[in-house]
Amino acid sequence: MKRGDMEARYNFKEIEPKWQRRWEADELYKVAEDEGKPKFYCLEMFPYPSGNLHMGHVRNYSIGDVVARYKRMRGFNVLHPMGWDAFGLPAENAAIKHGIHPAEWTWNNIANMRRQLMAMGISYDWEREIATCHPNYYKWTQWLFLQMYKHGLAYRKKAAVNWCPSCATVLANEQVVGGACERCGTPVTHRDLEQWFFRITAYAERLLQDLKKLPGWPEKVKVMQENWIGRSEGAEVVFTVAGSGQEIPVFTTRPDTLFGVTYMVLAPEHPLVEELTRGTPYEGPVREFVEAARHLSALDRTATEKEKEGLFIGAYAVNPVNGQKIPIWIANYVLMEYGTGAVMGVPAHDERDLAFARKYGLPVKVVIRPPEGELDAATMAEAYVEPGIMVDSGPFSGLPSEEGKERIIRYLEEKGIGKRRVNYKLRDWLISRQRYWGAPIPIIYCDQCGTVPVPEEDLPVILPEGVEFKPTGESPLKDCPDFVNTTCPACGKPARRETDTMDTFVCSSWYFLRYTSPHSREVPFERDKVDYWMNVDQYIGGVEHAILHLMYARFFTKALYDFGLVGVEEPFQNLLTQGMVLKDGGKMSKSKGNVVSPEDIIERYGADTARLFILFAAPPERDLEWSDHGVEGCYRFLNRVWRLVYNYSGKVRGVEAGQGEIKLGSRADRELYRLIHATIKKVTEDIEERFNFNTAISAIMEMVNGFYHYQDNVPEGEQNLPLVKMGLKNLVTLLAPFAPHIAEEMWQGIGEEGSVHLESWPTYDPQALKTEEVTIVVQINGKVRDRLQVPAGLREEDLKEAVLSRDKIASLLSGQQVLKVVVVPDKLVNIATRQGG
RNA sequence: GCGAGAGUGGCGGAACAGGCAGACGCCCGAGACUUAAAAUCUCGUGGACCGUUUGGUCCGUGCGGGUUCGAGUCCCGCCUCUCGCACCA
Repeated sequence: MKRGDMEARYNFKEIEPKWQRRWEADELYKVAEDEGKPKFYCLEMFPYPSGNLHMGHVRNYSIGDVVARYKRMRGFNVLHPMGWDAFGLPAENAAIKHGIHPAEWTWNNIANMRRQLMAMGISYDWEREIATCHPNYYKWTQWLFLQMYKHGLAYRKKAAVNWCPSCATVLANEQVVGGACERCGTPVTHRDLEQWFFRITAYAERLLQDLKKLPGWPEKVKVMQENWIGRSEGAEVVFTVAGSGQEIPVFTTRPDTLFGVTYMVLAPEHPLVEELTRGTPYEGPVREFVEAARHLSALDRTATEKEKEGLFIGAYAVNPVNGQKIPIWIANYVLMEYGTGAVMGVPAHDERDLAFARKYGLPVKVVIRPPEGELDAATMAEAYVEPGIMVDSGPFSGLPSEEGKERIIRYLEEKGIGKRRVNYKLRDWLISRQRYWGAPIPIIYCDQCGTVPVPEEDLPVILPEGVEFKPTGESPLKDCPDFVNTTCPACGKPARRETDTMDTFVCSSWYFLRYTSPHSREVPFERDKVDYWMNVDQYIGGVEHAILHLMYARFFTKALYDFGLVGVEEPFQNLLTQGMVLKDGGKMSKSKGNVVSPEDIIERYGADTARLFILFAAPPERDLEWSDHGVEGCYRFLNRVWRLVYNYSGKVRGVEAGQGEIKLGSRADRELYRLIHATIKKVTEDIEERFNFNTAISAIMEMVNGFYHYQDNVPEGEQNLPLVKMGLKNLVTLLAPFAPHIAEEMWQGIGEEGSVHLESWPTYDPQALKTEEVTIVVQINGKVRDRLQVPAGLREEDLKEAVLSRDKIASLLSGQQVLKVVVVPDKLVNIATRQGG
């Protein structure tokens, strides 16, 4: 049974692979720079090649493909690439567990996932595919590291790393869950090692400020980054140790409370702690306290309401503004990494300080009083943290505290005992990983010359293949003499290579640039190409990367801008964070046994159905509840579209669908015509303005329903074939970004040439949307009481007249006094009444 | 605790600018086709009530107030859930 080229039955198993092959052979999605067209860079976060696509990927890439295909049809030159975030821990775990080499494991996974992605029919330019574990890629990751080093943005210092005593290995931050080892649950401790860092803190202010330049980002993500950067304004005040005069700078956001300081607290790790207690009776207990704090610090972080523990260390500090002597304590809640590692205690005006002071019987001194009322230091149960009037503060007494802040800062600067300071929570980015499966850090250590960067012409520093994976706690590269032993590029003497590899987030911080010239052997990316394509017009991915990946990529882009390598300061113009795919109200998980495999769905219903369902079930930003019945419904819908097109395919082949000059004889014709144009409008706006693919698809469903209505109710001889043809063309075109294979097949089925994906996106005729008649709702006191049909555009007075003259309304109004009549033309009339009159 | 978002039928979700609440889909029900079933098609489907039918009345968007001719939508006060941050001086 054939009609034209179309089979009676929708056979996705045949048509999907067929069109995928055709697209590839025709290089339909291959793209090059073209100054004649506006460009559009559409990017989805590239996946870690875990081995199999999951529903989150399907969602991510289906959303991206709608955008890419739509923009292409709108005449944009669209870059839509895909690649692999291919370095990382699971590859090594697989090596330890199954004895398979990480490289082999990774490349196998990539091959499988590429096959799965291709089966989804996503419109990628596969010639631009990249994998971060390929030497041609990580050569440039290393090169970029060297640029960072050259510009002083990469440096080495001693730092604590996460250490699992049971596995005897170093852990990445992502492997520490709730202060314990992800694999064995043993509490994680810290070890001090020499580590490489990127100086992201140098960009803290710009990373914060430039968030304002990103109106196309979700507010949520920007707020998360803002919190992460954690800017706070205040002052650094230099206290001195009583007697010795050693300086202890503290950071405070409340310089106005400086006269209320009654004690000082140092972080247990503060270098002065040992110095001040050495040889005193306090030495022993303090050391014990410090040891305990260090030990606990990993778990400490996650404890919700940790009791504040402190200890007096036997020394005193001098408050520089009033010369007062105050005791120095150490406490577990003071962090060495933030500020200066020392805090001034103002119990009257800080919640924590008050709790601490009350617990240890430290004095409380009020220096800010509320605009009305007094505070009693002895009895106050809550710290007064609001602004107020300064009291008991020497020359500053009587000032409003906000003004006092400024005045005290100026005073500190004049006297040289402090200065204005802005502080950030953001820390430098530790990029060293004591791991094998990553890009080697291109550094050589020479006994004579010290730390020497690998010369650029020697890149890449190849990751050697023959290594053993033992849980020694050090990079497996350490046991690979051929790798470690080298000669110093500066003096030629024997030297050792750095054996740590880079955090995988380094690799993913610049991959969007590489896509613009993925095969270049001379440079990481060609300047003219990167200038043509950047920045990414639409970036799409999970919100779990809201901070790390997105912040690092922004940092890289800014640094590369400063190095003169790129012309943009922000990588991603617009960001869409998609919600999770849930099942039974929760995450799909192996332990629950409710994982739905994309491959199974594609096998049973085809890629078009899978894509359609996942786009239809919820708007992209919201979480999506997976429903097998829902998938079934989408499959039914595609079959329904297929049958409609099939029924007409023989009749409309060869019929010209001249958009403008279609004769609309009957009312049914006019209704269908209107429906077609209303659908074009709705679908266009839903995609363009709001990414509401769910409502766009429901509009297409309504169009199909309307089409069936026409088919079933207009006698065959009276059906307007040019109109039908025009409608079917539009229907197929509108469906193309969502269900690309079936659209292509139907396009051919109605006798059209070429690929539907090369067609222009349809435009609607605003005239067509105007109806001749409109339904007016009549309300009395806000309740719907009647409806009437009137010609569209009826004037207010006429409409009012028409409504009030209706028998039904008149009878409803009898015995009522009309207070007011509100008329909304073409929509509604509301009559406000009162009993009686 | 702080910040962000969300609460609408049996379910997923619509309602874009304050104007017919529940589009579209699922589930469920009835009918058509069929020897039968599946598939498909058509119709119905928020709740309560009234009416012999056409139809009609009342209630209804987490809760309580308010503004308005009119509130899912705006304002005030609460409740619940999700996510993120959480001793940051």
